[in-house]
Amino acid sequence: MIESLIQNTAATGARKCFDLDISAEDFQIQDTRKEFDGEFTLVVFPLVKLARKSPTEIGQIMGDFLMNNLSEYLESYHVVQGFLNLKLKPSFWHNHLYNHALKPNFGTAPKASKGQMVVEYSSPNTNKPLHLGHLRNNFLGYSVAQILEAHGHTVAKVQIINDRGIHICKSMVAWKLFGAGETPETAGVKGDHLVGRYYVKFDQVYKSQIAEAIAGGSTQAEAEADAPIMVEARETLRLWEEGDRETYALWQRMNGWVYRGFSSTYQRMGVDFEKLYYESDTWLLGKDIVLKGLSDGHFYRKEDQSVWVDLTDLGLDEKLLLRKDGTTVYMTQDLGTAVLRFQDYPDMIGQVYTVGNEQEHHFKVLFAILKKLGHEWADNCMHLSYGMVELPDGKMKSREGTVVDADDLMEQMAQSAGAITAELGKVESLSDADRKILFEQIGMAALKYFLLKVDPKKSMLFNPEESIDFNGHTGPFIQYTYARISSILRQYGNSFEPIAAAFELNAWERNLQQKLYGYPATIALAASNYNPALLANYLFDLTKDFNSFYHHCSILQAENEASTRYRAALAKAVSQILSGGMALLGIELPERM
RNA sequence: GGUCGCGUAGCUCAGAUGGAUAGAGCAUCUGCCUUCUAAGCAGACGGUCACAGGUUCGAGUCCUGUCGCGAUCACCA
Repeated sequence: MIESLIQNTAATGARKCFDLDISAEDFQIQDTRKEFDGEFTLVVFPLVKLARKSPTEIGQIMGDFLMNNLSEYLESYHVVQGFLNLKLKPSFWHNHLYNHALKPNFGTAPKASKGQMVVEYSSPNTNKPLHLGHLRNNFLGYSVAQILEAHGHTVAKVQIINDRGIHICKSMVAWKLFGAGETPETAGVKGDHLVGRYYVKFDQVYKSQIAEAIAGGSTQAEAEADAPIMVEARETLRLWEEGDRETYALWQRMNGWVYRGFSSTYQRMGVDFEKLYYESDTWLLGKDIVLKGLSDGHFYRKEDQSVWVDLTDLGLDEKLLLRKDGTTVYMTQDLGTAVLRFQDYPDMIGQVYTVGNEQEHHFKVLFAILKKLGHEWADNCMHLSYGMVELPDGKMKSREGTVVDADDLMEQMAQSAGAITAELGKVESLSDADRKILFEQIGMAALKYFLLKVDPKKSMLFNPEESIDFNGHTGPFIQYTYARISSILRQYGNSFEPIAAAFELNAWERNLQQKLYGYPATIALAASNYNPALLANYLFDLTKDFNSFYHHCSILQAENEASTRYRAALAKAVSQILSGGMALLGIELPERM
């Protein structure tokens, strides 16, 4: 790393020139701003007070020292106020390009060098299809898993499917009452959508029964509790928990429809899972853990026999773990699945839970309890918390019908991609099949990039019209640039091997080199912050820089053969980073578009 | 009420570890297709970084307070 070399030399310089003992890390190196000459900048302000000299004077002295001691790398330096701008020799950049940036795995850490992580994402309920919020969840979770892997972790992608509980019973009841034996095949709809319809139907009937009862003199609470359809749903849940054959069979049948529907949605999203957990298998697991924790003295029992954990010493409150009748709650189940994952992945050093930010408190408590129980990996557990996706006219609410369905949206994106592409008249030469693939790639890129470019923790606005815009800061812009580079490389083939002739690098070439240099650091940063948006924004910047370069430094107009090859090599390196980086976001790049 | 998060251009968003004149995209306006893809490039316009204090060579960034928005503080999942 050239930065640490500069830092170390600067520390030596401070000692020799000013008799100051400053550690290398205290010297700040940053990228030189575009308007100045150079690639790296050493900030010398911190020395001003200690050395009692002017910033410019110190800059000169340090600049001279660095030039003398790093003559192999440095071409020149310029002092601007307290900033020492360093310009590196073309040979440094040549070396970086050919020996690092062009290597296939540039930017990624060696495989399995950092330990096993488990990344949970998606984790839907089985009573309705996936919506826009799930898209953000899935893209985030998938991307973080990819980024962690690139950073050297072994990663298992998992999800827990909430396949039991009152919600699915509601769909079951409505189907029994109003479905007349309808199946996805007879209805001609995806299974998850069909089950979702009955969930909506349940809610409609439930509401009208409540209204009716209130009109008949009941209170709101009575009406809600006594609505016949709700009574039946609760009875269905009771039967399910008892293991009633008929109820269980219907539950399996309807969940089966949903899973087939989900599976095609996931496939189109481009996400996958190593292992699926089902709540119906795991919801009782936590109980033993809690009882063990109770006998070990981590928890306590109240008079009514309910079991609690006291986390007031951590600034959290007391939390119920087992009801007085011994049944489990949400927290108990999550404890169970967390420990189960550890059994499934014994080398696990941590888990990532991709769950909305409304559950931040829940996960704080969960991790605190796991820690209390002595699980070391609890320290490496991370709630990948993300904000709501809001619509221009407010939040999505399933009951008010303002949800954006995932399947519909993906289809709409592909359609728009086709329409816009056709308008541009770009792909007349492609076959229908290739065109279909291309539109899908472009539409999905637009959607994924739109959802990933925003900092996960922030709530974001989804504007259906803007998301279909393929101009500007979008996925298709990056795809377009990649396709353009591919076209260049088709012409220049592999003629980018270096020629040992020295030539000056122009400002655009240096700028691009500097950007390439930052790629590994970007992946590392994105991995340690669990934040694909950092990578997304980097890739966009790189794309812009390349386009600028493309227009100003045409390969055709290069001064000599060495320069031509060098530029082709730069293009090659950019294309590798774009395809590698976008793959970490789950976005495909077409060779032509 | 307690806790956590957010507040940056008309709109959507970047601004890690405090650094140079706060950056992009969209929208509006001006130029550029005879050279490797114009889904592009170059430029103009647009800012009291919610507000007020503080810390220091330097604050959008750190600290304190105020205001606004959101989430959470369930024997729901």
